[in-house]
Amino acid sequence: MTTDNRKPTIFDIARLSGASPSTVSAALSGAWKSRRISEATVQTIRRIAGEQGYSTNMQARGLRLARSGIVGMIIPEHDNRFFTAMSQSFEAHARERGLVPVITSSLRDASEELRLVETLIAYAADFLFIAGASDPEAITQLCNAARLRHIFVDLPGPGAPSVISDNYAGSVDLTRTLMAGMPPPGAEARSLPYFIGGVLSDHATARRIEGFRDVVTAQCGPLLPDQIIACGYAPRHAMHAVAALIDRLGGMPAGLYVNSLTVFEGVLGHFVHLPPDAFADSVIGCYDYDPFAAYLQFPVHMVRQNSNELIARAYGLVDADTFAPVRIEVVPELIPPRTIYLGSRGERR
Amino acid sequence: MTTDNRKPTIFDIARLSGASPSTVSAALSGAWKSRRISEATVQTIRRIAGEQGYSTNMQARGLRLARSGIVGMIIPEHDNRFFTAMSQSFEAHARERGLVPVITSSLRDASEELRLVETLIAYAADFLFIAGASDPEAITQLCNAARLRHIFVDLPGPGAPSVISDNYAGSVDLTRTLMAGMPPPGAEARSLPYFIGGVLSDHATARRIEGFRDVVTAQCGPLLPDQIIACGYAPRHAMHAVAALIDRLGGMPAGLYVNSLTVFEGVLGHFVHLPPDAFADSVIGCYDYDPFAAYLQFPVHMVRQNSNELIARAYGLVDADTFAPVRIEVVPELIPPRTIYLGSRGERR
DNA sequence: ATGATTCGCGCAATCGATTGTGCATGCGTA
DNA sequence: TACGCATGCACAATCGATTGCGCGAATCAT
Repeated sequence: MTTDNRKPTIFDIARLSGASPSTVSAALSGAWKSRRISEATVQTIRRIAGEQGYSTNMQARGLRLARSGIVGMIIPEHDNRFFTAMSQSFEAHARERGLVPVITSSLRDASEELRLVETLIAYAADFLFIAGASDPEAITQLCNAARLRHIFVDLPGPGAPSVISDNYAGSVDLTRTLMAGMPPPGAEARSLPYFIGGVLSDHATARRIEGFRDVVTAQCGPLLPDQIIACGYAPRHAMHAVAALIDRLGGMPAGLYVNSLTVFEGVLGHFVHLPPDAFADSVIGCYDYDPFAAYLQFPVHMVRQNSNELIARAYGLVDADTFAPVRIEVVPELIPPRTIYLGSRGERR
Repeated sequence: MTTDNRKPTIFDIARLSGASPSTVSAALSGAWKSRRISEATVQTIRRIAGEQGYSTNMQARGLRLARSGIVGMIIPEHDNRFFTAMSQSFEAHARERGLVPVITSSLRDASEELRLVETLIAYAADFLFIAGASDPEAITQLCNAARLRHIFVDLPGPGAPSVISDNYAGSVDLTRTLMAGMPPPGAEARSLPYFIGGVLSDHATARRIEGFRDVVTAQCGPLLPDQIIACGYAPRHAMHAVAALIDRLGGMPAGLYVNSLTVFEGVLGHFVHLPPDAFADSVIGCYDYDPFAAYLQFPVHMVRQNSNELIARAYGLVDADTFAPVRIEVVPELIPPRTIYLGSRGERR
């Protein structure tokens, strides 16, 4: 141990090894070859550093290099298997590259989101992924001013590369499957499929609604105005919205398309108050996959976004140093009811 | 904008405002009162800083102060509602205190866990929570050497404060409830309750098994050796273990106690291959709560750990600057089947 | 044997913010 | 008038690591 009680620095190691701080730095940072430090010296320094429990002060290094080794990802919330799947992938890729992943949630609050971007700028993050961006333009503006490379995931932004799901295709698949399981819609409103959740202004919701609409209108003519209920993502709102819908219809609709897992949670919050046979004649689908949600009391068709691929493609752009506003779409997969995927937690596949 | 194309620093603001860097620093950091800077000067500096899009370089500040404003939490995995609930709480408390939360997952790998601790030390984290520690002693040793204050959550460690659930009480509750729903155990092994998942060496599993054993032995005598299957937490292992169990018993046991959500995922991975009525005569419980898991095909009794309270108590220790190895236990709550809690996402309650 | 390289390493500046200290003013008071 | 004190701010050191540059010694070439 060094005499004082703080963490050892390169100066301590220099003193103990008889070398100069710059030599220690070179030995420890890996730059020793290009700086022509002899391997013997490097070994000595490494040994002493190990004995002293030395570890690089990343703040000092970051200050000098104007980089931090930190890579950030902002997600709307942690409590959601779609986002956590991305989190695991994001971490795995970061570590593979020797970077430190920092994942943080905005709770879908646009101003909190911007504050997070500013924070990551202040810590000199090397690049930033934003999943489910609330205000992509503002984010791009902030990042550009700070020269922070950033990529949108899940929800696109016009000013930076965006890697998103093919929401239209996924939605068409899901809607078709729902309608295939329903009796041919008749005159009553209950016999129609309903779309619930999300916000109209967000790109994913908009595209999913397009898909829903195209399939439904092809089979039963124009949508009723209340067939699409964009009540946001908050479970509580979804709960009230679905309660109101069921109340209005006098029972469960023949088809229910739930736009996201958080919405589904809210829907379940109402379902628990219904009799067990209430869903017998309904076909239910959810955009996004959760292993437990795949095995509910009633069958649920789910769309599994390829979160691994979304993240992998985004890292691909980083590796290629491509930050022009391209848009990449990844096809999601329709999952039959009662299918359990054992998570490839953090594994890249 | 400043002439060059990098982020403005206090020197840029100083030049533009005619003040000195130290004055700018004081004005911007809030120390201006004690440094007797006139309010007019502060206003000017603030205005210019705003116009220039200035933001503090946290690496420089951190280097100088030997603090970073970062607070870390290590969790085993993101893909788990118990841990993500803690994540949301952890973030909320951190932001309330003006700190930057960094949550990262170890994938239950002890060496990765230690590497994460070292990383957080290198970035001068202000304190660290470790949830579900694999090797608490080694963590404490590292942290002590670096003078990093740390607290164990969920799984305790001997060398630092630990805030954990009262696993014994929760387990007793769950086991009692399971057995209350089962017919009185008879001679066949199938009529007994089984415990699956977790690792024997981890404190939570051990305590839960104690609770399970005490309740079961009180009602039907000593446990059979294979009544406890500590197959780890990996879903895939759990899947095989439960398949083997059902195979051995010639059907579902009368009671199944699933130790954690990841284990439950594995169990479901096998259940999907069973006929729908296979669970009709079984009572199933899971230690930990997930809203979707609460509404499966069969009723599930769940134990909801009070993750908000766990985190709140841990922050309480931080606020009180208490880092002696105390142990705090928080009582979990038994949740009846088909109960949906709409998440208080990130809200402190 | 001597000049030219190459080796191996140290010196000192630098990154951006914080902070102990000191230096002019301006004001009040005796 | 002159001394004392508060006010408002600037100077310069500091945190720990990186890096351009330079210098002495060893090796090589001629």
